[in-house]
Amino acid sequence: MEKQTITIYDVAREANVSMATVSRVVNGNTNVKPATRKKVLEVIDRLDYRPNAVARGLASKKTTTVGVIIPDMTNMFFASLARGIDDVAAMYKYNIILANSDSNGEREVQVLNTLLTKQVDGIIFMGNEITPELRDEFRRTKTPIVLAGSIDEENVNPSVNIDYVAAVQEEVKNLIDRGNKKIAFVCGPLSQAINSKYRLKGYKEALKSAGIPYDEKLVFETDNSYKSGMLLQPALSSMGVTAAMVSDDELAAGIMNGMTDAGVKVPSEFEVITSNDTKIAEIVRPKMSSITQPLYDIGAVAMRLLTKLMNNEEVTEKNVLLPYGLMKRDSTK
Amino acid sequence: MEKQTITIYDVAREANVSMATVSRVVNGNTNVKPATRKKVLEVIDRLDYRPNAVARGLASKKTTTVGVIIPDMTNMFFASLARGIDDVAAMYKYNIILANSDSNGEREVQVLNTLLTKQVDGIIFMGNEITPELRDEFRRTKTPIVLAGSIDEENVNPSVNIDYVAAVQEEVKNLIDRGNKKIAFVCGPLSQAINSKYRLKGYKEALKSAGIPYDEKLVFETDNSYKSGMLLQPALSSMGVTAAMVSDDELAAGIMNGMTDAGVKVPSEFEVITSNDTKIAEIVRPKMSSITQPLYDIGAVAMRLLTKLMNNEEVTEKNVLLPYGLMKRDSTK
DNA sequence: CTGAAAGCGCTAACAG
DNA sequence: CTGTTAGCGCTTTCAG
Repeated sequence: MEKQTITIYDVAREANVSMATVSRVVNGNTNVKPATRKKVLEVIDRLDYRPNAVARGLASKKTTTVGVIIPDMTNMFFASLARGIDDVAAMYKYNIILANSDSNGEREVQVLNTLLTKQVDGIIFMGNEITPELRDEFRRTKTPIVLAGSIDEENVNPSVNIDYVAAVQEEVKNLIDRGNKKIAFVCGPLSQAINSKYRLKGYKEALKSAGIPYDEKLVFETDNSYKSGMLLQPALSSMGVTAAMVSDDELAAGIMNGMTDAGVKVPSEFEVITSNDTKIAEIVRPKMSSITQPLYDIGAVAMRLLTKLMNNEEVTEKNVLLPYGLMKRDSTK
Repeated sequence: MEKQTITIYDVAREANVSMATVSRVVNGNTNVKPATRKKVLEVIDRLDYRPNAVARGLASKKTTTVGVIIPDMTNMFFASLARGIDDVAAMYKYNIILANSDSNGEREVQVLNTLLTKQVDGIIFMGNEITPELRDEFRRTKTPIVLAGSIDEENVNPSVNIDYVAAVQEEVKNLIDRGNKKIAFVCGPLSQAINSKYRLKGYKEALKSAGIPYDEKLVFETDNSYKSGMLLQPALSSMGVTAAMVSDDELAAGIMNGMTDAGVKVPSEFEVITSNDTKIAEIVRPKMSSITQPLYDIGAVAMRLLTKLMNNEEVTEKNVLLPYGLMKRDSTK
């Protein structure tokens, strides 16, 4: 009644060879006489033998699975990266264990540890922030870890990103060049380096170059949700801003819809630029202008990088910056 | 230089007990004297011992990981289900191996097999269609499989869904009651049972009850993409339809934007109802009326069901239908 | 309550 | 080119 697992031993017996030989043909080792290989293959087929990856993992110390820590797979931005990760992983015969962390530091540490316990060959981390505790854990393990679309201030781990500072700076400069004097900067938690140390920096530099004084009151810190964006309209309007640089597409969509609902015309009275160029930017009306990021590629390149690390290959470029772009749509003049 | 893995054996030696005892305390077995437990726990802590899940999996034949096959994690509908799956999985100490299939039958079979190879304890399948080959594979394995938000015409596997027929029927009836005579039915491939055997059936039944003859020309088969929706406007307009029942949110958003761009007023001249109530329905303007599905819950319940199956618990309801709703927004009168 | 011992199914030297 | 032999790190009877 029990699952009658057939093992490498059964195949060996039926084929009159040793386990080692079966193992060799299963693993594509070339040192097997064609005739023997054929015979073994036949038996494998006849018995419908399937290697047990767990046993293999124990013996070889390789599981061909990588862990992927993601804040929320329901967030288009991260989902897009993850898709790139999975595709490249599949290409290299890896599977991914996907774990949502909700950007919760404790949960991230916990997830990391269970991933390590499961002996993943490598890990890709996506997150808005790397807590000191998490960084400690990163340092403790020998398992390669690469960051995808995520900032580590201390830059110890390999990573794949775009140049957030330059991208924001460029967009804000354009806003200024079109005559905007009061430009809001709306972003997620400033506790996250990507917002405070990168995007905000780009914003400030653009202002500085244009000789516009930085006004803290034009910085709106919120969470990256649609609803928060919707609720921001009164605050934005009361400050008299004529444009906003926003760190997240859902947030930006909320802001835009909130303004529109309040009778503010986009883009003639209010311009908005978003940052991630997910599907949402194109679906809303007016379509949103955005920094374009090669989302899929960020994930794909990160996974590719990880394969090299897992393979102990030489890696020349540890912190990859992929090119970004600026997509002009209908939410800007 | 090598990773100095410390094993259960090291702990046993340091604590002056046997491996068996260490194993017991690690696994929370109650038959251990408190003093012994304490001593072992101390050593575990001091040595920073972490059980190797692979070895454990080999010995116990349980991996505490489940496989999740998903068409595309970048699709909000499936991503939402998957989120529910992962949360419940985490609750029960499982991890998920997530694999994208692109709804490709061959790929699905292949993925299923590598999942089985990895000895997952169970599988959740999401897909628009179950090919005969895939169904064969399902039948061959003893590993429990449950379908989430996915139709199997032959109903052999446990599943969690909503009543698509009734939901569509109800929405179309409302459309008819508001005076619409020519109602388009727009969906993904009719080769998929969920479209042809369920949704379309609901559409037909609603027409029938109202005494409206079924017109094949009002059925538009496409893929579930935003772009396809955008391109449908001329065809829709030329047929003189005043409303559409759509099977997917991105598709519906495309249709709505396409109509709007062509100068057709929604909802006064054209009503549209979508089916999945993802974030997109709320973000577009006008907001789309939709069948509401408890997306997260479908995944969550499916995973919960799977835990029971993996545990050999009695399952009374094999094919679960969760309640759906109708959300009136601004794309309908 | 605890220990000894036998595997789980496979890989990886090492011989030959 | 192929077989032998150890394990990989842990769980699980079976005794005691």
